[in-house]
Amino acid sequence: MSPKLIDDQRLIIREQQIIDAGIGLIQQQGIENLTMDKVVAKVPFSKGTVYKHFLGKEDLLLSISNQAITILGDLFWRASLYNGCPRERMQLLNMSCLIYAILHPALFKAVICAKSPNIYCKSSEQGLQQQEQLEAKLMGAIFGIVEQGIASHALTLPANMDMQQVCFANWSMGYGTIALLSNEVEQCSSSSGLIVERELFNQNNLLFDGLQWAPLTHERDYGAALRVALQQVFPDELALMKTMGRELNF
Amino acid sequence: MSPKLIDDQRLIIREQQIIDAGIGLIQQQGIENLTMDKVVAKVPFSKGTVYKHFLGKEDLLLSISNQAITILGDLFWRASLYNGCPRERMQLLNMSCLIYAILHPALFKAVICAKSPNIYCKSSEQGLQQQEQLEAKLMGAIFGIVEQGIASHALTLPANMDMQQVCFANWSMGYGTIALLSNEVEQCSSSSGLIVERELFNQNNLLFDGLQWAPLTHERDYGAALRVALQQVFPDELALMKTMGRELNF
DNA sequence: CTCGTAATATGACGAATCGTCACTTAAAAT
DNA sequence: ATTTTAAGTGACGATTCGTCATATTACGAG
Repeated sequence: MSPKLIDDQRLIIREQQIIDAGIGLIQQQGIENLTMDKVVAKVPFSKGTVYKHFLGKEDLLLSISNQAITILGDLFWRASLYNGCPRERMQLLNMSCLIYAILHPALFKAVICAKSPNIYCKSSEQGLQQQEQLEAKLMGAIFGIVEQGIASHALTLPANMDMQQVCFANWSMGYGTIALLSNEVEQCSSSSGLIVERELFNQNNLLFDGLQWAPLTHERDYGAALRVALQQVFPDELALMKTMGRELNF
Repeated sequence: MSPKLIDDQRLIIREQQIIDAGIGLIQQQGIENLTMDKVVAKVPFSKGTVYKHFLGKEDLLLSISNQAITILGDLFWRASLYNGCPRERMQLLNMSCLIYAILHPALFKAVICAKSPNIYCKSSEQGLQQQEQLEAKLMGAIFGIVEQGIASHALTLPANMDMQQVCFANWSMGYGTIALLSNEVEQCSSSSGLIVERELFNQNNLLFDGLQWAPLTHERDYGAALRVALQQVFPDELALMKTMGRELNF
């Protein structure tokens, strides 16, 4: 009266296997060519089992996006621990987002895809909640830096803005920049004349100057500081990018 | 030796009919439920004819997005003609983008969707080129305001940024804000505590202050100025929003 | 050790959607 | 009237999806 029991551990491992298979496929063939049949073929389970875990292609893609956000969270975390002034750390954090987009274009595209109604309308409530939580965690890293900025009196909150709003301002600016230029993120030079890392760097400075976040741009060589920080916190990632023939020019 | 000739005019009209049918469908049933069969059923042409115009669902969606951008361009244009100082005009323009997202949520979502690889990877080169052109036109309205700001000495370009970069900074900030909060654009209050029009307004001010775009935020009541401008340039749109129970609180 | 049972897994199948192509239609030329 | 050929049609095969009847497996009871 107690048949095969599947412990949660196994379920989680299996779910991860399916997600990994999906990631492999989108890296090889692009998100637009992802099909459930291909995923099933790549995994030692049947279709029914896969559909036990995910509502469908869209739901799987959301889980892939969530996985991607998790990895991004690690980069954010590392950036937030850097031993520089808060404003530098924030700039490093924003740049880490771009590094991620360059190193894992398919995963980053998955994150952007998951923001489109096509995907989130067909996803499980659970996946969407997880997405919210993971994004909250990303925001957490940003939050911490802002907090330290305020604590150290380098930053004062503007009237009628709270910390969440400041964090969101930073996040949405970076998101907009990278998302709009994501077509060109992998190349170094772009048709539009815009260079994503340069625009990101500049817009960071504009936003932070708008916030009166000390030291201001004209008081400090943030370009040099950021190069040092990058080299210290993300040496492997930069090396990997270099083997791809891609360097950050800002 | 010259059978039925179809003049270009007819082709354009028909293409528009198909796009309109698509728009009707996404407004009724959401983008995620758009199918070519439904479009064909709504239109007095056969499937073959529809496929003469569009490579497929994705290509059609890109055309819908392009149509949406065209309409948005008109709002931008109207905003850019407002009789206020350049910085006010720019704020009005950015807010017009949000008005559009509120009044035409399906169309706005189509624009965001068209940025996702799922769509643009399956679209015609022609459609993508048109998208680029239309976006350039949007940028044109922004460009004009920046130009006037510089001409009137209210704004000075920062070192190592040209006008295109400043325009892009403005655009990407607005895009990021609205895209990230687009889930909640239709409601007045949001689960996250962030109010899209308020964040947009604040971030505008931060960016412009960062640019030292005079008059600075603390020198002028931009909230009041924007309310006046909105009432003058977009009275019908505001009234329509009011009937939807949606007002702008910033 | 064997059997019964119920949780789990399977993959064949029907449904939905896609996109094409062999055929029909009709306008212009002869 | 007949031919010619661009344009249009919609039935059809192909793909992908997601489900469900059936098979399998693990474990406890006998």
